[in-house]
Amino acid sequence: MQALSELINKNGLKVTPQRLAILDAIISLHNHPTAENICDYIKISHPNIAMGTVYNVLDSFVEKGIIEKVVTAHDVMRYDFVSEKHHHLYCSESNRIEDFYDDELTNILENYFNRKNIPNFKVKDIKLQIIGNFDK
Amino acid sequence: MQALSELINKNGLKVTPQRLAILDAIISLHNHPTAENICDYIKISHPNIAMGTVYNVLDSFVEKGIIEKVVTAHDVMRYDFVSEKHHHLYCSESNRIEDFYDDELTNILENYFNRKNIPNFKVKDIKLQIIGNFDK
DNA sequence: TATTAATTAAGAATTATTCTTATTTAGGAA
DNA sequence: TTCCTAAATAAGAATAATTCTTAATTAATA
Repeated sequence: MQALSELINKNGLKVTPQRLAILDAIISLHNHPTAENICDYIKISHPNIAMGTVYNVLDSFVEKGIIEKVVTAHDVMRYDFVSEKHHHLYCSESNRIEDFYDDELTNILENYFNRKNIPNFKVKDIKLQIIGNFDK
Repeated sequence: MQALSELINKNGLKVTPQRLAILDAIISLHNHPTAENICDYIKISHPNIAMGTVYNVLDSFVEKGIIEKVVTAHDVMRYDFVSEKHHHLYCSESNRIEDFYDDELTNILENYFNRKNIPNFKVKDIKLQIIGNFDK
């Protein structure tokens, strides 16, 4: 929690109980939660959190690069704590999204885009969506 | 248009003026349009097209693999005609999304995931989001 | 401790998408 | 060709995620 405070503070945001709880929720849930998942999770400790606050806080965290949006083919946004570089495994049969850490892959892509020059485009980030199925 | 009819028919869908117009719109616009972009575009020739129809038709095309959803960090879904394998350049400052065709990259990824075995996961498709800026 | 700008709660408003129902139509069968 | 039926569409109501508004609260600095 101390570390979370520092992270929030370091990014020029005031440390509030709501921000701490939301950041903690994203990390603890570690399943790329939706705003609603997060709200439900922290309602236990913060019974009168407002959805608007959750969205506000999420937006400010995204803007600071503390978390990032995980896009899906469904109509809900999901959120992920920004830690080591990784990609995502998307299950095509459920809403499950898992992290996929693979340094070799990250390096391959990094090298490729360092030497590749895309005309009229400056690359800032690469994200890989690996779509498939988890074994049952 | 003849080719579009065949494509629709080949996928077991009835050929209707709306379906033809929508498919033509996606191809002609070639900018990964939203349902609304498509609706606006075809309103000229089909003044009383319903948004519900656009969504229905898009869903059925996606299901048949004729088009695919292009996910974004915004809250609108965008659509893309399925042709050759390609990736997408996302502009972080605008809503522009461009196709990125690169056989070498496609091969690298294909090879990588053919030999890589991800525990408990069967890979079906790989999508790369290349985020950055277009030169001004 | 007082001040103030930033943050939050509450709930209304918006917007993309889905759903419902009645009407129309595509395409196969007679 | 005409008829028939399941499938497709139009219209608009309903839903759900997200944003906006406003007043009250609070974190952090002076």
